[in-house]
Amino acid sequence: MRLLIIEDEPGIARFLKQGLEEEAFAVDVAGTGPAGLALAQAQPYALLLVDWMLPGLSGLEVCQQLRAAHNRTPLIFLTARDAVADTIAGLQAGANDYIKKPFHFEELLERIRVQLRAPGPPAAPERFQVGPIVLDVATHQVHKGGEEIMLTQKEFALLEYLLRHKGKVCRRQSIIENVWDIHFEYNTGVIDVYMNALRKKLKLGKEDEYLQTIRGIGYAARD
Amino acid sequence: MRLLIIEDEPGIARFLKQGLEEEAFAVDVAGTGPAGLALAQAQPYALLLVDWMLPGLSGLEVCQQLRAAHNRTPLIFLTARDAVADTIAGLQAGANDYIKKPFHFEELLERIRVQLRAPGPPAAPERFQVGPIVLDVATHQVHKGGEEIMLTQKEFALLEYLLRHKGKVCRRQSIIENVWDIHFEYNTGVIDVYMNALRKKLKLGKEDEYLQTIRGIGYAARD
DNA sequence: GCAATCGCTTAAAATTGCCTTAAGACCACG
DNA sequence: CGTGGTCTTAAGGCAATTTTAAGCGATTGC
Repeated sequence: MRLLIIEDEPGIARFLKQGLEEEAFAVDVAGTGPAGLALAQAQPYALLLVDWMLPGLSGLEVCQQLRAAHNRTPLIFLTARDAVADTIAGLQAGANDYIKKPFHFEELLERIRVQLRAPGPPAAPERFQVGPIVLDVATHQVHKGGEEIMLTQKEFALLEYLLRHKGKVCRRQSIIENVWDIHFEYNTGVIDVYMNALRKKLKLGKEDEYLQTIRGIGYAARD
Repeated sequence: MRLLIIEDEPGIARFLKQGLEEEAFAVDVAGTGPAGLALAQAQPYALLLVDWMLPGLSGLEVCQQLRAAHNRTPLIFLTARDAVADTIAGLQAGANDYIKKPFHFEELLERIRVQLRAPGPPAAPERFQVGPIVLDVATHQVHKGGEEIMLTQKEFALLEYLLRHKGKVCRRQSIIENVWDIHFEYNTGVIDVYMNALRKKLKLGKEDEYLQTIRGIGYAARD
């Protein structure tokens, strides 16, 4: 899921980007209206987060131009508290929702999810499972059987990635890019170290095949 | 007591929010039907105030969907229509009461109080516990064993937040937003200082695991 | 069967993030 | 206007996490 944030305040943009990436979104950021518009038209996004006040083009204008070009990407406005009256104009221009700053991050997430699942299938619970292993994204917990397993951030991220692609083979390259955010060259053995840690903590013996090694390719989570 | 207002007119929403907050309610506001529905399903509210006319989903549809999902939260409609037929439909859909706009704020308050004390939950005492630690929201007291522990406002709020989510991992982000009401960026060390104060006052040694640190994520209250 | 490659395991270095303390800012109260 | 308490900021020390590195065992291809 790729999102685009059009927001000129670097602090807020960074905050949003980081938070959303932790929720497994791929996030691009544009700092001005024209830059954002160009990006939004250049490639397909699942959703746009647009600040109301922007240098170059206002958020409203960005929205209008997109809709005029028959771009129907869901769009949520981020608007300052006292500008709420304006947002009616925004909704008329084809925005799907708006949220007042300051807002709770969870509320934003909730609204994003609403937009993303409206056209598609209903509510995906953020919970993954393979065999006796259950991973809960919201509370950042992992259980095997009834027992809770304490994992570090990276361990959790790696397991989450494998479980999100259960049944599929994850190539080392993809894992490094998505879990470690390393996009060029990979010659380290980090993945191996972490797979080892995961298997140890989850007490997976050689006969357990929930986390399989695909030699020469990568790894796969399988029931 | 947390209420949710689903109302698209910003002026009315602000008016209600402010008035109710002065009455010591915690108030969330959603501006559209879908956003409100999502919020209402995402967390438990003591009561919902729902406008009849909403963008996205009508108040009636929100109500129907909630009840269909076995959500029994008391719900009061705010309706501008004097057409009695509509409100009957609302009550049949599972609403608990309705009030016609314009209304006197005192009247609304009175109806809210009726709903909150009358039916379903007979005054559930707001009380949370982890191990030997008991927190009473109503009297603002905390005990460990039989001994009363004096906490400051923020200490209490932090402990309350953790206990309300007992068993779950609370991210620093969520804590900062919900306890401190700080949005965008949380690079302060306030949480650490307060966790330290809490543990000290509650005399939790290293071996006590009621308030655990989840490194890189946040904290969790656990039995 | 042998060499080469790949993955597993362990240990230690580098880094990050939390704990703790102290001091200043702020506020309510006398 | 001072006092006491609460809240926030900042910094050093320390411990857990993350990364790097290297030796060993297993698997593959010839």
